[in-house]
Amino acid sequence: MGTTQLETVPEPKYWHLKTVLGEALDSEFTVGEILPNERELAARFGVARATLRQALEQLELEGRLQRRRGVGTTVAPPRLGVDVSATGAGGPGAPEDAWQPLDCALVAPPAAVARLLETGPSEEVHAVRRVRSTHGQCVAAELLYVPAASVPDLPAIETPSGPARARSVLRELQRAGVNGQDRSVELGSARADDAKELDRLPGAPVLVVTTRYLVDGRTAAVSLATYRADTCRLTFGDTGEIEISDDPQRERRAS
Amino acid sequence: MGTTQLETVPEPKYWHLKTVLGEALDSEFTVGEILPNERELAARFGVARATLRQALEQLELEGRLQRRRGVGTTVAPPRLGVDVSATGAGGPGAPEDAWQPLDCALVAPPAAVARLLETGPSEEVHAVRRVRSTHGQCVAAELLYVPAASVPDLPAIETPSGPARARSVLRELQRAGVNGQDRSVELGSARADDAKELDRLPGAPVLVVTTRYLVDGRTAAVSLATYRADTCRLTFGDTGEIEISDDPQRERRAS
DNA sequence: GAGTGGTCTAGACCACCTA
DNA sequence: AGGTGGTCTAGACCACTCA
Repeated sequence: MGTTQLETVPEPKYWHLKTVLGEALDSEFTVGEILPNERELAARFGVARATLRQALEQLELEGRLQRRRGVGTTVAPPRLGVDVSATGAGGPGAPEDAWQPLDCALVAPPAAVARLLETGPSEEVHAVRRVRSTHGQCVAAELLYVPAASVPDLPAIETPSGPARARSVLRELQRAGVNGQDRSVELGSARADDAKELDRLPGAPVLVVTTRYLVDGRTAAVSLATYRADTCRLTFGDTGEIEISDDPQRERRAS
Repeated sequence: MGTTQLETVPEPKYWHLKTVLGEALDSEFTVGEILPNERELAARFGVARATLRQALEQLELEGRLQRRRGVGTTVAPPRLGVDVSATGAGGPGAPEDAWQPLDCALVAPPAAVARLLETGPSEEVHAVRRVRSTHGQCVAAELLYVPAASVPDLPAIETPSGPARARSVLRELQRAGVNGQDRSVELGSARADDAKELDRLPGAPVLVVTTRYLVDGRTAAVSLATYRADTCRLTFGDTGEIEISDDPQRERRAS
């Protein structure tokens, strides 16, 4: 036992920092409050800025902080519970929670999607772009891939693209009689276009929800929806909305 | 339009690197193959090691790489589809996919769990620790919180802890007649103890599945299961198992 | 002991936002 | 224009694995 440290593994600095900062957030800060800037925090804790940033990154990943370039770092509100259960392709959705179709195009789907659709390697399909908003905030961007065979009655060429076309495709898919679906969730990083919709930088962590829409057991469409991982909690149950009833009005630091 | 760069935003180096490396992985590497070490890769691309690491980090987050200290960086296999739908507290589970109880203790649950359980602030509950293995690999670590009130017939003090005690609690919970559940999924980072079970470093990205087990509409237990985000894809549908049928035996570099 | 990835430093410059 | 977070560098040392 001479040279070996006895059972005390030296914790990385950034990990310890994260713990300390996390506790400070609980006790000394309120939601929305602005933290001191990174250079000052680093100096205050006696570490390099890169180390401090590593701790902040983790806290942001856990949804406890929100950082915006040119603005600052703020304390994040608790994650939004977003229902991802049975709301279908054009699901009803509460007034404050809705999908908004943006566009439509004919594209060759990515390989992973083509495999699920069981279409040929370079067969073009309709790609409907939608975004989902909850409580006035954009939380998800989606690409819905619909093979032409799934919407046989779609008018040929009314308008080649745009929201109207997107709505047509959705309507026809609905009419086809979707009667089943299965989903999977995995971690990903936002592509440039998704990042833009979600108001994040490219590469931001996202939860990718892949949905197969079934018509009589056959895959009629596939959707790739990317949810902001920092601000969202995906709920699946029927009574999923477990909101923490905090007093809505909290002290905010006067500026 | 004099000083502004005309529509060409300079892509960050690490982002471009990630793209290049990603394409190389698709075309020039096979699953399990070892990449050159970080210092050499950085030199080869003419960037600092930190920048190269930023690209590798992203690829690891997306499940395309696997890095292990002291060993090296390897090409990761496609993510495992792990079913997270209706397998109950002591669910049946396929032979190759099972939960294994490890331990049991009486603890005061974290605040978030206490809120879901609707127990008092410092009321102690049973905490059962389990790990889940699929295809011989540990993919998840779970803490199941069971209030004493939910398992009234639990023998008082047979053994205070250990796997046997854990199994008793699970059996009694099952007997209580769980008839509902709801789940939520969010991004988190592995705590030290979870990281150990999952063979990852603390702070590794995980998908946290929170499950409420219901008995006649009342919350009887709450489970926090952390799945390795790098290697797992959580599936929810009924026919969720969409496996890419690769040849199971692949060439691995001889050492 | 040699080689790997993980942590950390002290700087620099850039892109973005607000005023 | 000044301040913020985001990117990048060139080094150093540490913890771990394996032969």
